[in-house]
Amino acid sequence: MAVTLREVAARAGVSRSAVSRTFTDGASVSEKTRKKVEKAAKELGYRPSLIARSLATNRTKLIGLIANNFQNPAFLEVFDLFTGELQRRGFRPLLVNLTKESDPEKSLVLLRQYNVDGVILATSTLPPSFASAFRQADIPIVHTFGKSDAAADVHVVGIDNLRCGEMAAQTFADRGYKSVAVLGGPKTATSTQDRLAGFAQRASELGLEIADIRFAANYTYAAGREAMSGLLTENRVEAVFCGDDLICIGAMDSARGDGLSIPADIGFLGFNDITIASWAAYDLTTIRQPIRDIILSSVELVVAIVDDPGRSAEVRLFPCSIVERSTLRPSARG
Amino acid sequence: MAVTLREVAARAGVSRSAVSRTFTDGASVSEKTRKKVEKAAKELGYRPSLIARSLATNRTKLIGLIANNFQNPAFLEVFDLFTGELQRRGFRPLLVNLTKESDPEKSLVLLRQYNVDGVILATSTLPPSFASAFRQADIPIVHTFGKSDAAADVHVVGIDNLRCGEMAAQTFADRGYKSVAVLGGPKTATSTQDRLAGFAQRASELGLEIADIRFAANYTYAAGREAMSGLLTENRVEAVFCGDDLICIGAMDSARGDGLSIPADIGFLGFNDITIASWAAYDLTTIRQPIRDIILSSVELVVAIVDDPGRSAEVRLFPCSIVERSTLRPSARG
DNA sequence: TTCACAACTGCAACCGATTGCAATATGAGT
DNA sequence: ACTCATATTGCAATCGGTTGCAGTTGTGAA
Repeated sequence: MAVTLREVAARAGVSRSAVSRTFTDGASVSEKTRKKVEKAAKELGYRPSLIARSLATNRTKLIGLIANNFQNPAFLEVFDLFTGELQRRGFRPLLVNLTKESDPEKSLVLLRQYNVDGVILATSTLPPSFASAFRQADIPIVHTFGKSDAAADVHVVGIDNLRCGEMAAQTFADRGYKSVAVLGGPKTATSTQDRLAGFAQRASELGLEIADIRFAANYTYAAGREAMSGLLTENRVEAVFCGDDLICIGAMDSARGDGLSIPADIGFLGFNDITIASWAAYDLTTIRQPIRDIILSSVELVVAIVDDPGRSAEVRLFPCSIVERSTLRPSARG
Repeated sequence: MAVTLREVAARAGVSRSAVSRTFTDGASVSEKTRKKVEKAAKELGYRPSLIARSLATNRTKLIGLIANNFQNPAFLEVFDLFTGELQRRGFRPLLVNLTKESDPEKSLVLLRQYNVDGVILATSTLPPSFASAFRQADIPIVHTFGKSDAAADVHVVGIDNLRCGEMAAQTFADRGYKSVAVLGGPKTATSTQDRLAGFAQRASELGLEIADIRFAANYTYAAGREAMSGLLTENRVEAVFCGDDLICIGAMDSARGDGLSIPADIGFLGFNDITIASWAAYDLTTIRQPIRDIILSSVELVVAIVDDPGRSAEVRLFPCSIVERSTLRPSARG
């Protein structure tokens, strides 16, 4: 067994409280006893048990990290940033992999049992109601990549998908495209719906025709490829607005498989700007989500809520930007 | 605050022990009291606190998952499988992101403080000594993708990198290649060293010349691309054996950038068989690591060790296989 | 009916910390 | 040296469970 408070106290010749206090900052201990305790602790190799501390303080320093997208490379960066930033702030991520349909409620129960201090829900494919279930259970939650919803009253960090959709429409119009298709992510994802709405709205303002609308089953190459091949058999379009880079890359390969060249025969606009988008074989023009800002802000927010659970719901939206590469023809204006 | 044992006991009219026992299986409770307790628990929405239970039982059901590769998409699958399998078995992953050099010792301290039941070290770039530090601290560890080392006496699950190197050499020879280059992963990784050793050994037996040996700085596209461009300026080789698919893809793009066509001008053999390897733009011939088997076995092993810490170190090596695609010329024998 | 034995139950100590409170020590001011 | 305010300290209760032990209850066999 590990060394405990008791043993350190005994060796240092002080009470257990004294030991506890030297290990919690802000507590009142004289320099003299602190030194004694630190010496004893070092000799014994003592480290406070976070489990015991959690029980006593009702704080675990654990943040539940819920994700359901383990196919898209974009999520590697997400994980990297989340774990890195959380541990930098002295918290640990407890990862929950939401695969099956039945998992959502279970995850709530589980995270509650572990008494996590807060939860980050990192997905755009779950409804605001799921996040608000946590809020009702009085556990602080931030919905990253989520959709704000007045009724749900939940903290959201992400992008303004409506505006991004508009930006996409504008991008096509600027380059002289007249008729394009939309190849969105999963149909039920709020991000997909919002981008589509923004896109359609602006497209109609600009006189841009939407020749076809399809949805990939999930955020994968295969799904993108498949949806695109369906699209190609029924329509010839000038360009495609994809809901995700990975989907877009699948779509590009499908088009190339049909002998189409990019951007001469067909243009593509992606979403996210994942690393792969910059690879020579694709060199994808895409809309960049500032993932790093979003994640850092999410972590900062969740930590803040932990300290002040009463805070009213906040929505933090970051601006996206277009990354020019070579899958669309050049801008008429630029 | 959450509902506690006490309240359930009060409402059910039994002792706290009785409640505790109905929630721990294998304990002795009569059907009658169990029913009473379950009824009360349901009415109150009671869930046992895992924190408190951990403190009392000295078991947390937490498994530390240490990784240091958040760039390579191969790791998404690794995370997916690990988290999925762990939670299937009633454990939770506590993710540790090893970025800086200083982190290793810290991670030991941290995981110890959280009193994790076991640790999975999922990396090939850390030495056996790191894993054995955990063993010395009496915390069960499995080194996944690790190297077995008699001195370290640590459980290892992975592949036989020596044999894989040999397999690669044989593959080139079968296809009539006479002179190839090796473009390994990070030089200090044990996997890199072992594969290289196996490759060199078999190459010399087969009369296959190794024209050049390079190492990518890490498992990324950029590193592969950069290492390859250095190689190309100094040598013309018939084919390249890469230490990882992502590195290989970077290398291919570098070669294509030089106007070389694959496999006519230069051949490539990858390692891992990540999803991207099957994409049309690359269609990479590669050596497949049975990731799924490795992960499931790792989890099974770590759970087994938790129950029986005395077990002597075991090494589980899974066979690799070659996945034929189009980046090598066809086999002379095939 | 009686007895032995097994099944069940509750008591109370314990896991390893934190923390309010009262007691004591310290130090400044006079 | 004497107050009094302030800083330190230790006691003991507490967080929410588990579990060894002893006592109680119930069962079947004699």
